[in-house]
Amino acid sequence: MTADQTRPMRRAEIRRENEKLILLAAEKVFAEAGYGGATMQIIADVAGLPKANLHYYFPTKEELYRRVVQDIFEIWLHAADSFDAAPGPVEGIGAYITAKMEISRRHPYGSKVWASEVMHGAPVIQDYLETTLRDWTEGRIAVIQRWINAGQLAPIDPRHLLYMLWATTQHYADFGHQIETLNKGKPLTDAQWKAATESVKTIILRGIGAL
Amino acid sequence: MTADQTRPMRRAEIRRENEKLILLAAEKVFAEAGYGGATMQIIADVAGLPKANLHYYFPTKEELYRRVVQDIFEIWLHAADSFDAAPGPVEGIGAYITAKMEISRRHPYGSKVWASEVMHGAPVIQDYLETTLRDWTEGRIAVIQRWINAGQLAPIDPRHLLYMLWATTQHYADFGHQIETLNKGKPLTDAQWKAATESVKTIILRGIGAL
DNA sequence: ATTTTTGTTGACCGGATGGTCAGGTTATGG
DNA sequence: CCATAACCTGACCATCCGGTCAACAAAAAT
Repeated sequence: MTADQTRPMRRAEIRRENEKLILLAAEKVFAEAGYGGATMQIIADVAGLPKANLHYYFPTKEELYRRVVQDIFEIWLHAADSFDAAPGPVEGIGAYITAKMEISRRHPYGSKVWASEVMHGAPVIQDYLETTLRDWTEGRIAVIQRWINAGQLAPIDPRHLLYMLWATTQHYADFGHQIETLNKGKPLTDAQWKAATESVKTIILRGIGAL
Repeated sequence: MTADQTRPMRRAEIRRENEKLILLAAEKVFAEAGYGGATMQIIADVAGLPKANLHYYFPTKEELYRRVVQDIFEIWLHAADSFDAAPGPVEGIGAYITAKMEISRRHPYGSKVWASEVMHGAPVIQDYLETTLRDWTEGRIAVIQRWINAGQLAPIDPRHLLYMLWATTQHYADFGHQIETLNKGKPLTDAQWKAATESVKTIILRGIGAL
């Protein structure tokens, strides 16, 4: 019976690992229970750590929540990379839909936390909405408007197109439970996710006269 | 100085009025704070009643919440009346979009409570999802499929069309705060709501080949 | 080897929250 | 007018939750 071979962890390593563990657990619990319904004790249990340890890394529940929301916002924004540097609307918007559907599938908890945050009046990321998101939105609107002016799109309102893109893609995460229930109680399969993405793409791209 | 002329209220009247008052306050508070974040005290304050009075009409917080969610579900379903008895997809789906956008505008709190309930796994209305909603959905899918077979619609997946209708319309309520922020911090005007409804209608109806 | 810094944790605390209850007031039926 | 039933509410209670802390363990620095 050999002794435990695990070498002592480095400090930085411990920090990184535990923070990751806590943030992952927090994302899940906040998504499933809401901010008010989530308790530090439950998050600690999910993370497999004593509650006091959570407060060592994140002083308060609010600060922990803030980190979770900020991390999600990053992912949210980075999905926009697909939008840029696209030759035309079919590629740009198509890629954006693909990226956002992928996020809905890979980060359903994050999407729900984000939705919850916004629904409750964005108490912690209001400033981001007014700065980063607003700038981002104006930028995309300009791109879409250029496509319209070039005759590549029907003369729709770019703003409402963006809302529709957000709504339809995030719906598959935020209302995933409802969709699963209507799918005989089973999660969507790979093929069904692909079909969903194609449906969204087809209807929207045709709807804006890009096809 | 004449005496107070208000005639004594009838019992039934009192009940109806107070329940309405409480349910309205509860809807608002649950929407803004979530189930866990809402407190009976705050709901009581908003309703303008002592907390103990709430417990007289609704024994527990959970039961009060249940009533709020059920009431919303009713409204949700009744919007479907627009769908039926329509000669074709343009009228049927068009009217449905109009009805749901109207609901998003008139009952933003209700929509948020509903979204929250589903996001948290539908703890109180799971049975409704599996029965009433499932039946309703199957019925509409059949109608849409008939339109497709008749060549009135492109061959899209009716299920994903429904999801898109729900997502896009409810987005204007659930993410109303975000939309308002992106609208220079001001609520949408009458004209903007009309434009939003038209945008959604145009893109979707063209997207499914109904125009 | 010793000290110092960083990480770990059970036990504890004050405040808030859902819910109760006893004693009141007001309508209604006889 | 009386009795009963429905309605109202301030005060109270048990529980739970976020957060603290003191004492300890492990790694790093000296």
